[in-house]
Amino acid sequence: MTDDENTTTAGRIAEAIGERIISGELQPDAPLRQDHIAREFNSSHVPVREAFRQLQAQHLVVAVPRRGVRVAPLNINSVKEIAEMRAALEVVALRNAAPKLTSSHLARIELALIEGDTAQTIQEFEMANRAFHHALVAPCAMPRLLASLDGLQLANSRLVFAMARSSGWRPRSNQDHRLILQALRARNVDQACSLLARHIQTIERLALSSS
Amino acid sequence: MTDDENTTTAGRIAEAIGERIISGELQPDAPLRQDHIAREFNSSHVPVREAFRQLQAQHLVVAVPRRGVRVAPLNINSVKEIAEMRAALEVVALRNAAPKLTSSHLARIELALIEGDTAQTIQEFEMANRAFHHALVAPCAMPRLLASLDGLQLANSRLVFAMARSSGWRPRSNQDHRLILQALRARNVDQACSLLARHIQTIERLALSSS
DNA sequence: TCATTATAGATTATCTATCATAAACGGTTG
DNA sequence: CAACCGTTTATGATAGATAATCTATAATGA
Repeated sequence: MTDDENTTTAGRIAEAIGERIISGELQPDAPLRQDHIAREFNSSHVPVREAFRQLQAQHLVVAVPRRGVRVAPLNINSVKEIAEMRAALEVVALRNAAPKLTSSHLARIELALIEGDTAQTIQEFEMANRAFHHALVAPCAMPRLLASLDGLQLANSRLVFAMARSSGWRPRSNQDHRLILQALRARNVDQACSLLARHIQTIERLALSSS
Repeated sequence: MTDDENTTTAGRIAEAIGERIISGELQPDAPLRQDHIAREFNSSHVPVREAFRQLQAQHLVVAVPRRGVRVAPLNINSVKEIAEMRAALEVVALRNAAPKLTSSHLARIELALIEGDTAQTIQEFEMANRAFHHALVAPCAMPRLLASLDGLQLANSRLVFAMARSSGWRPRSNQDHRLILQALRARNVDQACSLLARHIQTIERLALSSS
């Protein structure tokens, strides 16, 4: 999904722990003890510490010196923050990606859309959702922007899973997605951008109202 | 400047190396050997590796497994990318900060403006520039957004120092800053936001035309 | 008595030192 | 050009030291 092979031990550990945090298997504020994790992954504490730094940069854990690392807390304000950041950045990315969109890109976007339609579990739906938004902006070829958006998408997924767990809330956004694809096919970039911004803000509003 | 005391060895190393990269003392693509750095800071290689991960997250170095770490390259495309990201995110931050701006906030913004006027070296000017933009958005109280903007400001400073070094280019933006402060004093948030966005894009255009 | 403080022991993070392994680089030679 | 070899280097393991934190118990004072 992400991209790199993660040939290094620290990278593998960071990915595994990160998935647990996003899925909700690791609860907010849960302490992460480096020696336990090292034992679990048959490694020493050195790669674990490196993995912690990586997760810290993704805002998935918080570290306080001499007191170790905990799963980052989940507060309601971050829903709004992440939505606003995503709305602003995805529009920039889409505006830069749109002129470079080929028919094969459009096909990939539509594929993610269909996968969202046929998704049975919320995990499958969220994976398709990530794939859609990623395919939408990937052609912009702005690596730093794409990395930021990947991080925001992961944080967003974490919030979605947490809300699904606590209140059975389930996002429905494929109709929005379909309209965005339609606007792009019609080469109407302005409309696609405004639909995208509205779409992301709508998700935020739904999430906040259901809490 | 940043905020934390950096009581940990890895944090100190990351900060020191980061400053060298931003100032241009460490050239793009220069290899960073962990054992050399460990000797320099009287530490072992373990904290150095943690510092590398932190710098990697800031996009100041690139790491390829089994081949170590190098100073991140400086390419002309990243000027545009960083400017577009900053313009989009700073506007979001300012819009959220504006309603919370007190007179003491405004005084702090003006202080940074004056420091920019009296700056003698480009280092002083850039420090005042960072202080201005930071003071402008800090009251928004969105930690993730502020962290992103800090990273983008650092990347921007690195570009400024590199261009000052290669072509004697020197940014002049205090007039823009003054107009933004004026609009905020008049409680004209929309105008302040549009001035800010235009300001950041103008810097990008100047930079690209002088290269 | 009850609440607060002090203290001792266990746990844990942080870092050092040394070693082992493997990959990459540089040169030489077939 | 390609195969080989030694050096350098990244990566990780292991053992141990230090210091900070936590916990539980004991002591003190109101």
